[in-house]
Amino acid sequence: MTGEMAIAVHALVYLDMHADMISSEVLAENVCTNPVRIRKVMSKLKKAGLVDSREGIDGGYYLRDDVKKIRLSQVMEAVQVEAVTMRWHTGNKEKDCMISSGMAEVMDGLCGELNEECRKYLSGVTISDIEQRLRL
Amino acid sequence: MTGEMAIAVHALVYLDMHADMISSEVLAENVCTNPVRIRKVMSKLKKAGLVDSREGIDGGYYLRDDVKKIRLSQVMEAVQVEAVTMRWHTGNKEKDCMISSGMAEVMDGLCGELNEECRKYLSGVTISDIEQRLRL
DNA sequence: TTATACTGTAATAATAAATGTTACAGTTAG
DNA sequence: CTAACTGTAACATTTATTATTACAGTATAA
Repeated sequence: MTGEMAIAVHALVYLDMHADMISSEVLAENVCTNPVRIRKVMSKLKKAGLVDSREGIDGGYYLRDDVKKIRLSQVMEAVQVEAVTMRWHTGNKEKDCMISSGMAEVMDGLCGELNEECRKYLSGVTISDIEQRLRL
Repeated sequence: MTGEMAIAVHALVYLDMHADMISSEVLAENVCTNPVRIRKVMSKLKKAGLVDSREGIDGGYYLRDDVKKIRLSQVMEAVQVEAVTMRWHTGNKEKDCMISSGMAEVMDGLCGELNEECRKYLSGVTISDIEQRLRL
């Protein structure tokens, strides 16, 4: 799971707990990264309809939806991040060996199934659940 | 999920489908990587009791357990790989802000829960299930 | 109408993680 | 005692992720 997911969740919690318009610079300071990265993530959240933004002076980001309704599975989808990835594959499709030629696809399929399990689990966790966990 | 998991599964399937002693060089050729990496992974599988090895001439690796009994959750544990990882953290523990100081731990906790979901799922998949998938 | 403080995004640099290579000590069979 | 292995450490290379720089576009207010 890439850092963009963590940034998205962090930013959504921050926006909910502050209510006014928040700039990428303020978010970057709290998240501990640079404003450009924040803007890239927020841009995806905006495209997914979870937040809105205003350009220009006193601009920034603000929540669109009630945070209780935002599920982490939606956030994952918005930032286009997969929980389980396989960036390296074994074997070789061209080889005349059932194992070597087929293993990559089988492992990719398995990762897909794991991702679906994660998606299901994350659909049961909302941003306000995360806020609750922060308070404990 | 790192490539070591894929190598481990690939090698276990290969060993099961060949029955005799297999060298790291032969495995590396089929997996498409180098023998040293294979040996590192096999060494972990050996420590976990899933395979055994013989050094010296005509040495190599062979299965210890019936492949039908080997569950992918065991393989994961043997190679010490987690399905879901978070290598980058948002916020800063030292900050005087509940969100910034607590988010890293909350996200780590969430990853732990996702890993547990994956572990449960993988405990329902054996090496011989993977062989079955290869045949289709 | 112009200066200022933002977002949006592309291009590039730096860093971190994963994979590959080289080297060599230890083991076993013949 | 030689050949063909495993086991492991040290180091090099590659790839993925994160950070920086730069600048066009936009809203606000003086």
